[in-house]
Amino acid sequence: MNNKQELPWDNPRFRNWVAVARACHVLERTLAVKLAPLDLKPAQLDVLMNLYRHPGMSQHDLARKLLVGRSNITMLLPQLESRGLLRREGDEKDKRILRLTLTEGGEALLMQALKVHMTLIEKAMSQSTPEQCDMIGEQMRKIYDVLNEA
Amino acid sequence: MNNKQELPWDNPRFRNWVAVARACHVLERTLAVKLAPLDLKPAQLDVLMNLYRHPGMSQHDLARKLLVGRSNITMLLPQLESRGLLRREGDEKDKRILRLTLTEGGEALLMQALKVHMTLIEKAMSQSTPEQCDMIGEQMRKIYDVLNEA
DNA sequence: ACATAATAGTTCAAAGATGAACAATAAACA
DNA sequence: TGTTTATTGTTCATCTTTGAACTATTATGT
Repeated sequence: MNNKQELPWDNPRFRNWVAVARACHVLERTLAVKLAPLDLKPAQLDVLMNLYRHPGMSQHDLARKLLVGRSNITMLLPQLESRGLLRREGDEKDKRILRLTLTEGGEALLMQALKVHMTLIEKAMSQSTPEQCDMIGEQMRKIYDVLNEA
Repeated sequence: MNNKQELPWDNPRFRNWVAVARACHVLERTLAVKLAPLDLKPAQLDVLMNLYRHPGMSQHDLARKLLVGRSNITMLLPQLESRGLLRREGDEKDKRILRLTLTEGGEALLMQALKVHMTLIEKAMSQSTPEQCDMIGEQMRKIYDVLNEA
């Protein structure tokens, strides 16, 4: 009658992507629960992880890495800074920029949180062979690139 | 010195899952932009999609399907109902339950939105072969099951 | 040098999501 | 039947996230 268009549920790409989204959602949610004892939320863990790998990052770059607005970072950081997990220091050359680094306490908490995160991911992906796992990562990186250049 | 534990970034499962999460995040965000002309958000599209496939669903069941709290549904529905996209009707037998169905307008808008969603997903997954795509979906469904039973 | 653009970070109001407490209804069971 | 327990949906306070407007600083172009 009306739907000349193929219904998405008959399309493998659609169905499979829905599965991806659902898996993501439930893992994120589970992670939040498991991180609660550390008084840390997934978004905060993302911050710590990125600062560990890229010390001296600016807030702007951090926002880009996390796919989030700059104002979000502004609201997120004071909580972590007041807990002594990270430092914000003005750049010498460019006085607009604040450079971010983890403190020792921040690193220590990160290591605990990573253990939790890692355990969860291991459990989730334990069903896949290493080859399947790598293939998934590869395809997902392609998706990220395709969507970002357009 | 301190980190006896294997750093997650060296672990394939970890790195690959991060890629999944990032791909999900960016696709969700892109979808929000593409749906804006229809004055529809991803969460609202999820509602319409589920009601299309499961007419007469209760709010409780909808919340479970969407992996969100019941109160979230309560806040979400009035916007859609007042736009004439769906109906809420009390169940005859169980007076606690409100049964949800799409209106014709709701279905029409859904079809437009699905076209947008479908196009985006096609673009994202165009890099994968059908076999790869199916395998990804299969693994993701396993992940969903593993995380939900525990 | 000077005017204009762009950039980094902040503030603020509005929208979303969450969970606990609650009212109404139904189910279980004594 | 009558009492207790579960379930459905709502309300409300709280926390996040977002985007637009703003300030301060640097880059660009003439």
